[in-house]
Amino acid sequence: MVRKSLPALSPSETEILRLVWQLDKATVQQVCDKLPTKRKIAYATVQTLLRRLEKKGYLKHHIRGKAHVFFAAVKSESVIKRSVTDFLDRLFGGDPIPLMQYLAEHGKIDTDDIEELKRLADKNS
Amino acid sequence: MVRKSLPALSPSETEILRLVWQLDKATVQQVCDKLPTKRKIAYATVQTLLRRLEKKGYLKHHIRGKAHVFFAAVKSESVIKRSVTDFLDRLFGGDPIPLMQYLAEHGKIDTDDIEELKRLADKNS
DNA sequence: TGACATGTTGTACAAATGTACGATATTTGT
DNA sequence: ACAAATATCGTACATTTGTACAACATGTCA
Repeated sequence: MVRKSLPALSPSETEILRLVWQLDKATVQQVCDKLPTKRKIAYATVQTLLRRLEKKGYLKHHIRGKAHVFFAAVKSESVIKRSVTDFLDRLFGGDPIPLMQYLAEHGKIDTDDIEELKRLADKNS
Repeated sequence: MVRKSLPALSPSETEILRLVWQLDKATVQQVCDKLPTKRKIAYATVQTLLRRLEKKGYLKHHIRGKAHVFFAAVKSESVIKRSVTDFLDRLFGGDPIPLMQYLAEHGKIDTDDIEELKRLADKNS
């Protein structure tokens, strides 16, 4: 089993890939519709990003009517793992604590969330 | 007060900027020495990255002997804020919970860490 | 069945990124 | 005061990234 690690994802590619996961399966149009309103980006651009994602091995597609329906070729977990690790390395030298602190301090998570996390962490030790 | 938002940081630039924060002040050489052993990258490359960071406004420098001593021109908090926000948006659509979960599930943080975070979050609500 | 709407394909292209060499300038140790 | 060591500066350059148009193909509905 050749575990070929796929080419790196660019930020925009990551953004699009996430939407495909979210939609499970999606045409170019559907991905476009799912874009945050703030994010103004042409259909053709989304298309290019999807094409690149497929070429890189993150997506596959089958045909429905005349349209391509894209779907993930890799588990989101693996991509998340790589992305988070890289991000953590770059910005915090690999130490997750400062990141957690940032999130906690900025009210992005609340006490209940943390309770839930505690349960997860406990189960994991 | 013109709040000029600085140009985006590339991944490599982020990596280098972090080292400068860590060192507080640093010459090219010192940054090189601080690089993880795994990260094989030429002195000249680090130099270019530092130059670009300065041009973008993230660093300044003064001279010591013949060497440039670089130091941060922006608070790490502000960069971290932007970086984390962008990262969260791209990979999780802005929702921090899945990220926390990932960290919790992968044993990157333990129960004690979480206790500490809980205290932070409480103070913040 | 033919025009229209909607897709895909090929291609483009400027800017950013990662990486680094060669030439030149400047300390410093002797 | 020189040479060796060490820096910077200017520059380069192949890729990747972000963004998108024009041309061509194909379902679809009246």
